[in-house]
Amino acid sequence: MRVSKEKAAENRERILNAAAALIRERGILGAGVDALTEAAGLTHGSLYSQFGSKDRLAAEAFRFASAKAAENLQEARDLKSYVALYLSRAHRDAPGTGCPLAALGCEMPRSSEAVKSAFTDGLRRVVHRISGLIGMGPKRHRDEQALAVVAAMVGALILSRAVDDPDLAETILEASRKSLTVSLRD
Amino acid sequence: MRVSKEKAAENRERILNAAAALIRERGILGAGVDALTEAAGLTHGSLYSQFGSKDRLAAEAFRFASAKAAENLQEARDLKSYVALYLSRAHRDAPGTGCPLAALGCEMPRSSEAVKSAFTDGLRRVVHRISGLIGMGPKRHRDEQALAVVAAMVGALILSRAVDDPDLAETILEASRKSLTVSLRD
DNA sequence: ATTATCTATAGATCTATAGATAATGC
DNA sequence: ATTATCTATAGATCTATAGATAATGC
Repeated sequence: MRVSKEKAAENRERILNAAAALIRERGILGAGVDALTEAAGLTHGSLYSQFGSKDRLAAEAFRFASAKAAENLQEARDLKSYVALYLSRAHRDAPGTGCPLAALGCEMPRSSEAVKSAFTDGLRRVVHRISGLIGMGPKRHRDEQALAVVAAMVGALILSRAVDDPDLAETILEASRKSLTVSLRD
Repeated sequence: MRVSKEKAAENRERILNAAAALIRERGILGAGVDALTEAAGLTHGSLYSQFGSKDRLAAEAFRFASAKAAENLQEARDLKSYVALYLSRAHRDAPGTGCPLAALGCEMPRSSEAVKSAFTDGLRRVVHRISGLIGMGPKRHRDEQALAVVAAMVGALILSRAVDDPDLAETILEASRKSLTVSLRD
């Protein structure tokens, strides 16, 4: 059952889209080839004609997720509102559309070079964005501060998603929001 | 082939010990029943007689890992040296004996209640320790600060392990060490 | 003729259970 | 008699490949 070029391109996009959500929700290891393609309304064979392997899809899906997540945070005009958006309940409760660094960070040491490369590029992108929002001081210094800010935000989001006590989960977000906005006011 | 009570207890301890390292290195999903028991010199059947299920072993192994990791950081006498130890290259390069929060945080949303409960207890333990090292101010305020510090450290360790560029990995640790010791000097 | 997709299946690996084994501990 | 461990195996699931299918695009 061959399909038109346009339809094939659309199918590819649908797999990518579904995969970007699924790997963030279940992890790369936890998202099987069957689930990835079924979520796009295709059978698992189509993954191999479109991407060649699960790993190549995972790497592309990670980049796709990075781009989309960056878009979602574009509206932030200053560091404080960026942090507020990133460390919001809404972001925490929607890992499938949220920051892939927080969703998949722990899996990276066991991931392929292609996936790790996508991760590293994604991190650099976020650091660049935050660095621009810091505004003051020499670039080198801003980049370093930005790195620490990103690490703090990623850690807080991961912990807030991980604990089984909703009150504690809330306190984690709040404490990190406070800590970040206080330490960066100067 | 039955075995003495003492030998059985020792076998249990060996599985627990091996599992605590393996799940931190490969993730809970990535550490199979075969690998877990083989690392202890037994066949996979022994896991079921000792723990009943892989998940119950995982929860116990997580608690075991928390206790051991806390011991490794006991020598820190002040916040600065605690942060220096936690955000050291040695810690980053030894996930199998390091902080289980950083090794397994991203897996928690997909883990069982028993494992999440072990994780939450582990986090509370670290927060309590850090809070004690902060020293100044009312307990509530110190606990909040401690939560933010732990989140920042966990995030930095995860990111430093995740990126494919050793220089960037180094800069992440350094930037977060600086940021934490500066913001907590007052 | 080319090719995107599906179907069937290979081969590996996963968790778990049942029953045999053999030594302990009563 | 009890029980910790092993062996064999069930049944599910995993990634990947081969070959068939059928419509596109030349």
